[in-house]
Amino acid sequence: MASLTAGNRRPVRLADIAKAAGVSHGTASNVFSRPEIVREEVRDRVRAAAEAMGYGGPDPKGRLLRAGKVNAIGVATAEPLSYFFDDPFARVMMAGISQACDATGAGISLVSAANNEQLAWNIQSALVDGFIVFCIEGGSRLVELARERKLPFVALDLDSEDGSVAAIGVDNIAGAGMAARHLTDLGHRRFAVLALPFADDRTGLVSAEQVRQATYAGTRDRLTGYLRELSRVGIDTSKVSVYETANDVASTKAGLETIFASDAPPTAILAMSDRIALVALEWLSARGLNVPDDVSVVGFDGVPEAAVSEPPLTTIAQPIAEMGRLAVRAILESDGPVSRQQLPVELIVRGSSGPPRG
Amino acid sequence: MASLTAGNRRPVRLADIAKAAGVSHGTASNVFSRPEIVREEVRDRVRAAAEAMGYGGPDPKGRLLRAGKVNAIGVATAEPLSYFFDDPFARVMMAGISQACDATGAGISLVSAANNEQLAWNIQSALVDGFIVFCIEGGSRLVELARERKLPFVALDLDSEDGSVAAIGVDNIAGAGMAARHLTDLGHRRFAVLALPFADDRTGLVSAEQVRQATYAGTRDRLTGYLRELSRVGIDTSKVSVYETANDVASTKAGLETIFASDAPPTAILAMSDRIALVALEWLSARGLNVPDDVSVVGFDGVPEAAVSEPPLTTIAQPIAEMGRLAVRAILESDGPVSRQQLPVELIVRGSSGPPRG
DNA sequence: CATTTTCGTTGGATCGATTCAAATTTTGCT
DNA sequence: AGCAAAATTTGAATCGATCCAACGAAAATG
Repeated sequence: MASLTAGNRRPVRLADIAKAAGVSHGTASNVFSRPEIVREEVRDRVRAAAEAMGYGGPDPKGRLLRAGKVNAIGVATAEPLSYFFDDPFARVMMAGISQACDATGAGISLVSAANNEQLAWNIQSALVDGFIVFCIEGGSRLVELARERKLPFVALDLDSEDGSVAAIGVDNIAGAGMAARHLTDLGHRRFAVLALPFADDRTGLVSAEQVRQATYAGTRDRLTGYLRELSRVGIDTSKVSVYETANDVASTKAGLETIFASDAPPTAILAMSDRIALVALEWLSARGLNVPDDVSVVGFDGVPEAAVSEPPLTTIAQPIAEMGRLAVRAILESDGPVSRQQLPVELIVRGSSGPPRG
Repeated sequence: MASLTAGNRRPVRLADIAKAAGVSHGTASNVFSRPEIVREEVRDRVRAAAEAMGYGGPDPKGRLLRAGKVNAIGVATAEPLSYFFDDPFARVMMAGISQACDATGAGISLVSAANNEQLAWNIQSALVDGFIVFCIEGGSRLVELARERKLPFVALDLDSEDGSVAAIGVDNIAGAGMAARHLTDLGHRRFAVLALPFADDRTGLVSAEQVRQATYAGTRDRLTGYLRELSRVGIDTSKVSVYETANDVASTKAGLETIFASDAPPTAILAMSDRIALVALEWLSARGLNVPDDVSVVGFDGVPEAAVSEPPLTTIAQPIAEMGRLAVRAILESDGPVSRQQLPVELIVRGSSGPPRG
């Protein structure tokens, strides 16, 4: 049978049933939005007319224009839509966002697009009261687009130096420092870093110059945190390999190959995301290296998967869900000054880190 | 700093900048929607005015009303919003939906609500071109609400006998039959069933009478499929315990306790969802029972987690993502007859099933 | 019975854009 | 210059509701 929603077309508006019921459109509107102020007899007549004509209730499109508020927040990313359901970090974040939205009755609109033009259009035409912007790759462009909409928006996990952007994030330098400190305390002296992207579309060992020109301040800050802590115990940080990955399996494995091709391989790996760290765990195990006896690994993020890996991953946990909740609140109550917030991170020690051999 | 989106208020409309630039609103509109038909000089003038007045581009609220199409589909469920990001089945489904939406540039609006009133309102006021309804608990109410909107909608995983509802699902009877058949072929003769809900807010062993009065036809069909196949090999199905769970950890464990309290415990468990099956695996292992030597377990759904459990789970895989994709297409091309579709299921044999001991 | 109140209803204004036929200006050609 | 064709611009109509001041009728009050 056909989609059964369509008699033919549906040009049946509130005005139509008002006419059919012999009342003004004002009254007809009241029947639906404030039935208590309409006389019962009239109310029933209008409802009967609506029923008879197959009226589906006041069209939100019309209401919206008058009301002004959509009661939904947009969550935007430059990744494909499925990112929200696949990526562990995104999922925890979305859970936090969901919770805050549920509490206030707001809806969630997922906004994304593969190509840039589509993305621009989608952001420009999203029916939302504000945006939460997921800043992964292409973050700055997203922020730019969101800002153009002149709607409240909050950037998540972005450490742009642009102070005019409201952002919720963590202290990457301090967090990375905690990770490095944990490993130096255990006695490690030979390190390698598996980094998130410093710039778009590039992977491989990075030079100091490339770090200086990083597009992604968050990545740079984490590296700063690592290296600062390492130099405190006298390690020559110029000898620490920093391999830039795309936060995916392939580039991470390539990085590990590179790093372990050295004749003085590291005893400890600092991974800038749990995702990278988990790939490393797998790669090391396949390679026959024991974690943590041969190599220690410390991640960053604190996604749930990190707790159940083999071995469980030591990591710097961000309050991911809380960040999501805060972002929603910042948008819905976007009257007061929201500005940038930094939430605390926490070192969670699990099985993937231990003293170096010997 | 303040939310920086608000100079004060934003009463700056297209008409305002039209006036400022000294053109009609028709022309001003064209500058944004079809810039190529406006003379360059005028175009620049209007754009300059927009820039100067802090105009954020044509408000989609206004455009929407005129255009009629929202270009977004709503995904509705009676669970809290976080369900979409937590539940493995939902996540795979959403991945399929995402993919189809990405391909067509449509957005996704998540619609849900804890309490029923809020849910009704949210559905009535959702700005979408159609609904995909996740029919878990409270499915019939959801379908009812969606239907009242008179928008195209598709029910997922619903086996209501109501033929007037467009639905996409699988042949539950046949699928369950395959699961049972697999186990009887292996030689099993003592079974227990861990069922999904037959009705709301109830768990425990179910009677034939309760099955007959089931609210959820899908659950009933799966049970029918199981039992029919079992009786084919001469098993007295009246002796098979059927424990109704809430598809969560607590009720599943309670069911297992009950089932294994018997003096003739089953050698095989038919679980109506992978989620239930995975809990069973864990419980059995904690109880010191070996899977599959002591007890075989077969799930239903084919979620990714089932492939990596210990042991990997034998299950009846539904084409979950494909169902999501089809649902989106059914809504976006809701001209032709969509009606109900049944997709094939597949038995995937993994480590959780084997011949009974002895 | 005259006068307030109260209750329900009406219809115009408004939300912010897009569309399109008609009016106007430019351009192209002879 | 004169005129047709092409390119731009205009302004009214429309999308589908909600809001609200004003109004008429019924009920309460003096």
